[in-house]
Amino acid sequence: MLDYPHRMALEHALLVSLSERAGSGYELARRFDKSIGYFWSATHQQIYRVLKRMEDNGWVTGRAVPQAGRPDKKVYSVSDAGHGELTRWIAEPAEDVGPLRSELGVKIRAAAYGDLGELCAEVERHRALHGQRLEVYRLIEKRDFPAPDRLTGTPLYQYLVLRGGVRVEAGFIEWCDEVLAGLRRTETTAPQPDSPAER
Amino acid sequence: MLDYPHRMALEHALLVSLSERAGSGYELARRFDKSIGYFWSATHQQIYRVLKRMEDNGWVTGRAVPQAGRPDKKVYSVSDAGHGELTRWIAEPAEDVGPLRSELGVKIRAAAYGDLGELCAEVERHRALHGQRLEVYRLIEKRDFPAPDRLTGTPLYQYLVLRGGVRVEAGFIEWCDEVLAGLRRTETTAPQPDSPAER
DNA sequence: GACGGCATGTAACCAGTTACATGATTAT
DNA sequence: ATAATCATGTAACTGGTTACATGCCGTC
Repeated sequence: MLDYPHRMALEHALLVSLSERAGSGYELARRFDKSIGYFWSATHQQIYRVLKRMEDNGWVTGRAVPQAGRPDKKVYSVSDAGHGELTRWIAEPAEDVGPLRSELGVKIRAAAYGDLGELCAEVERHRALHGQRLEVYRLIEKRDFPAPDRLTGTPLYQYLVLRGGVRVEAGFIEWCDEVLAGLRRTETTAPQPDSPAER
Repeated sequence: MLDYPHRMALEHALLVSLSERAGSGYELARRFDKSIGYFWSATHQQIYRVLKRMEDNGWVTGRAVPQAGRPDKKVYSVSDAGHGELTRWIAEPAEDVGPLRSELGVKIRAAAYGDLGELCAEVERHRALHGQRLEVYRLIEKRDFPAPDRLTGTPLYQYLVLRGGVRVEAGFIEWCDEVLAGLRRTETTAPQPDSPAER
């Protein structure tokens, strides 16, 4: 009954989160906004489903908590088996991060078949989007980790993961700028009509 | 029959690839090693399936090509409808790139529950892996795009996408180094026993 | 009275992966 | 012999998303 096909990081992300603090599915979904969420997230439906499976596996134990006014919540805690599973999992080699699957990248690649001006606007939109996210990350960085050189243990690990998020966002933005510079150079240099390859 | 639920970039990645050069499913799978593949890839099975759907939609037309010795191949070309679909698709806003789903990130976040030395080795392994990939990208960059400032049209777009791949890999490697520095600092500073939270 | 937050869930679906099968050719 | 490359496919499954349903509370 334990031939789990070793490709399940959401389970383990939840184990980490629950190890630090017990919580309900709903809370876990919200918690994913912070730290781990930059590297792994899920919808609440997915979390509920996985949580159930984990309970069946004996990795977590759920306990219904009645609440005044609000509906009951089911608070999950990590069991000894769950703690063991987490330790076992960290020791095994990590999957390489899969391909990016950036739709914007494909559209840039396809630029010859569309309007360059519109594409630039779209790149700018994404640049702004990620700029906002980066700002949030930087804010968290300053607020929660003012002296990163003195961090140890879990706060350090949280910080390092956050740094990953910062780097990803910053890198993406730089790339957007490079793309914009490239596209605009050709736009202004050669003001040809709409479609380069007119069918 | 055409209420396609607007979340299908693989189709369009294939349309781009086939617009440049007709090819079989097998060839497309191999082509994804270059350029687009850095931002969107798929297994051959997935490509065969999608190709069939695209043929049903009338976006591509397949034509069996008998070959001496080798089995027949089915070469696909983009139809007028496919070309139109591609143009339509570029004009609509692109999905934001989803969360990273990096297992390594989750493991770093979970470092408190495992062995720090082993984790460092694992981070180094990934660093080497991406270092290799980066080297390949840089080689392609130098070989195929020696004068990027003078590029226009599709080669420029190819180059810009490749630059994205380069940035992603370089950023990842820098992050690995930052993680290693952080983890090693605590390792040597405080040589405490295995489990911080022994439960 | 409508909306948003808290809290959980079901059902249907989709994209993608893995495993396997087939069958010929060429190279070791 | 055996393995690798070319070439296509079926079947089963998994992880994840979307849509929808329920119900109570507070507030605008």
